[in-house]
Amino acid sequence: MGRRKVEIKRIESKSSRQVTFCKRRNGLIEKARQLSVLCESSVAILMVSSTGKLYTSSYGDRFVEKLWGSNAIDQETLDWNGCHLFYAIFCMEKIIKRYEIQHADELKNLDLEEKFRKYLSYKELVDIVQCKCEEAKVDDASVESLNSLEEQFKAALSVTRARKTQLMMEFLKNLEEKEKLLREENQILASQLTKMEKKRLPETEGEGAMSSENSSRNSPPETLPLLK
Amino acid sequence: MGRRKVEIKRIESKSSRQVTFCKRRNGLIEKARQLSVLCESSVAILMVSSTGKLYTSSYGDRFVEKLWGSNAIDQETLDWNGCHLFYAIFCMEKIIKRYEIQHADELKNLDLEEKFRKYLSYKELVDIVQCKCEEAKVDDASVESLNSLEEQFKAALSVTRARKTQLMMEFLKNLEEKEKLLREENQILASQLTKMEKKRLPETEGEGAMSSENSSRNSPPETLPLLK
DNA sequence: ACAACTATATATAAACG
DNA sequence: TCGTTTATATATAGTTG
Repeated sequence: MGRRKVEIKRIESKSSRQVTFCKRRNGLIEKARQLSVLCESSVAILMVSSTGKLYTSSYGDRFVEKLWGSNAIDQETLDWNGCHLFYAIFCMEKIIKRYEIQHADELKNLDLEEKFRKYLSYKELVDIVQCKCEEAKVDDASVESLNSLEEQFKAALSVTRARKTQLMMEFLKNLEEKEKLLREENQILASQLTKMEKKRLPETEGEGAMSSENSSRNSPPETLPLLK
Repeated sequence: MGRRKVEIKRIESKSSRQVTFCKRRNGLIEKARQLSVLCESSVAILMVSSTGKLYTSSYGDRFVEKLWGSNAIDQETLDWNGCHLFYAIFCMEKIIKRYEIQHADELKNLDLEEKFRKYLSYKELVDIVQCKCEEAKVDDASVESLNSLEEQFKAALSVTRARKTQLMMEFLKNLEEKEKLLREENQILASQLTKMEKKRLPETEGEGAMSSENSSRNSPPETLPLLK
């Protein structure tokens, strides 16, 4: 794809490695965009260069919305997809984790609240709590330091609480929405059954009577506990 | 890059869209691998196709290790990178979130505890920290209370977590059970509709044809997203 | 649906400014 | 260290089996 064919192995020269990274990175991002647009799909890319810079791009996630529930997938595939999702998160987290470690110094300087909100782990939070406790202890546990400790906690954690609550609400809202949809489907199905029965009744006698009896025993929405 | 130049816009034909997705997806993954090897960098890709399948690949994160602390980067860049990291996580989360929503049915079958561990940990911790801060204050900041603060944290956390998890599990189990019942009702209704249609079809001609068209437009369970 | 095959469009390595 | 150019390698659209 250039003047020469290049072997796919580490480029030794630092400068040309950086040049190549820049070119190919742009190429990759453009390809991702095209894939997203052409095929109506979502694509996200995370890159960490050898100089430790992070690059990301993300395209097309709005399209996934339209496809809600549009596909039937067999159980095996679904199970695999479920596992794969966690694997994906695991991979992303791994890269992000390394980035965090590599850039620990800088990330420390960022707004603490921002950290709490976004992704500070439980363990990190405990460390901070302990550290703050140590500080307070050294201070000979003055009331002042404890007061400020509490304030700090509250400030940082109220943000966290808001976000957590939000996440839980979203999660539950999903379940409830699904329930509503099922309910609506039930009603549509039930009314269709009723309509068909009405049309059917005057047409046949012996056989018809039986089948109408059948369905009236099973189908009326009134007999279904959850439709009320 | 093929026999014809293609405009970068949604491919209308579903089949050729899928074919293109498959080809370009493989191309993108290969490009990512090459970038990772050539430039000693980490690359992760997340894709969700228009049929809702998730594809991921991740290369080269072992290389980042070698570079630990090897680069000095000016403060401005670091700040930007820090923000960018959060943005990246946000993007990934967005795609993952949509995937979770789209595949809510399947994901529900996955380990619920795993989910709750993620969803609940922050809020639990918040409650405990605030509670403990209150206690310490009331205790008039004795050194003893500070010493035991950590232990109390741990004990209270495990109790709270267990209880919260239990409550949430019960609540969700309820919702899930209700959903299952609704689903079963839907299936019964759908099968009754199908049965009635079958019996109905051979009986009439002009009117029958129309009504069958009508019902096939409205009634088949296949068109109802949540029945699958 | 899936693979193999070209003809052609694109990406990019090296050169240059 | 950049952007631009150009020769060439690669990716892939359409086709075929």
